[in-house]
Amino acid sequence: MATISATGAALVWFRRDLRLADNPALHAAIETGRPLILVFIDQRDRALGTAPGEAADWWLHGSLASLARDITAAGGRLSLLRGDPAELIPGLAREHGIAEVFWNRSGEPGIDVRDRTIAATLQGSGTKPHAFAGTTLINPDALLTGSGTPYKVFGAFWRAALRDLAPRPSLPVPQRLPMAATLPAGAALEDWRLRPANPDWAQGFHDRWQPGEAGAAQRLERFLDDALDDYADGRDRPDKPGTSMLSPHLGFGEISPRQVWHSVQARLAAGTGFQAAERFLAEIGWREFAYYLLHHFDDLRTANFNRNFDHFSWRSDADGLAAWQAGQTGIPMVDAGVRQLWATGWMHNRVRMVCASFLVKHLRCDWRDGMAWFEHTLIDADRAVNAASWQWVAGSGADAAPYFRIFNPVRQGERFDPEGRYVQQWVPELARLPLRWIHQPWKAPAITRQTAGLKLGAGYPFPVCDLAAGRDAALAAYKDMKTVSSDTPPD
DNA sequence: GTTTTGTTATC
DNA sequence: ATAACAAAA
Repeated sequence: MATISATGAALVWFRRDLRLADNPALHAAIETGRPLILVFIDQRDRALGTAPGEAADWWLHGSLASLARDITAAGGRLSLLRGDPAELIPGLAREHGIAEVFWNRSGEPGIDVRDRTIAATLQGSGTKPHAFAGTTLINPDALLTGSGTPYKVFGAFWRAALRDLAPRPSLPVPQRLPMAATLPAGAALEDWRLRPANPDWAQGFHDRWQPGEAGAAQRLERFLDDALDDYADGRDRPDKPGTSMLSPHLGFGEISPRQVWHSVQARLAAGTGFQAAERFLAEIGWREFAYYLLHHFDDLRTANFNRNFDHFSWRSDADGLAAWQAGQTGIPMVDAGVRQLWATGWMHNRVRMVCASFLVKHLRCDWRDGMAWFEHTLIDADRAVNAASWQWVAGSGADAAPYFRIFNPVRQGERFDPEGRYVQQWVPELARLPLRWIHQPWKAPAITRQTAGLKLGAGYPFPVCDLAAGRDAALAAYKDMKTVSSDTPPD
């Protein structure tokens, strides 16, 4: 048994937990009374899938800048390192005489496994590792059905979770960060070039988002003040600021689900309607469910949760996929969503469902292609949530929408963008079209289109697929799949 | 977290 | 002719 140096430093390894408040690893490190070394390691491991998309990189830059500022204000310093943590962390431990290493678990099985080997290496060389929960509220191993199996239905899962969910109070922001005398020589954030320069396609991101802990807190307060009371309806309206827009902040750990939980409880105590709060917390619940599923089914990102879908006849439609990715499908709600994604790095949740359904059902493209694209373009790309959500829409997932629940993007537009303002904002080609036709421009009389300055096929595309035909083909493919899979014994 | 279709009720 | 509803997909 190796001995632990009483004089050594405590290393805090920041990952997707870029916050000072309610940070269990940081808190525990400070409690030791040891001098601190604070590092962030940028890992671009393709195999582990930890290389962020370009939009997420834009966010990472801002989040790290914010964290570094906050750390400096508390008398500390954040060292930015790049490389393989499995080598860097033990190396740092040796070079800097580090006694203990602290981090918060990721909640992603692949990363957690990797981290356990790092912990073992550290242990073997006399450095004590400490890993904490924090990414989620729920310990996935402690929540099982009566028969000891993982929940597969969200309602049952969340009900069971809520029965004894009593998150302890959030941890305070440390006032001072006493640093070790010698710190790792880190990179300058600017040198990592995480943000696009030329052309700066992220121009539209800057005035919409404030990455970092302060921005996260502000976003939450604004949501609770302005939108929570009407959340049950407002959340479905992409033309209005009805959702929390916390996803990128949660994804980078600038705010913890526990902080969100307690903030909502405080509003409940102050008179916020129970139904609205419950509805919002259920969205936190869906995030929990995604991590829970990925924990128990670690091929959730690559394989159909429902193996019957292994027999589904996905089309390899490169043109359709490209049109979808470009926001040029000719279906206004779909194109508006994708263009919002391009311009802001984010898409409204209702529209995510519409876009995903269109890709997976009308175009019958494989959900994994859609998932990959979202991870490349979303600032909130969360690997657990993305996998669970795409499988949900595709019908292959746990507690998924039945496959035959096929969103009609025209009807969705009429219901949730009833004044056409969302489409007008993101598809300006259609802005002058009367409301009656804005969600289905191909049906507008020629004279109306002409008056609105719209040339289908020139200014704005014809639909890449006929909605009724696409729907019927999807249902037929689903029927085929069921026939085939009932003939095929499960393996 | 849906849509479509068929049936019945109501103008 | 159309709204309202249930059932099927």
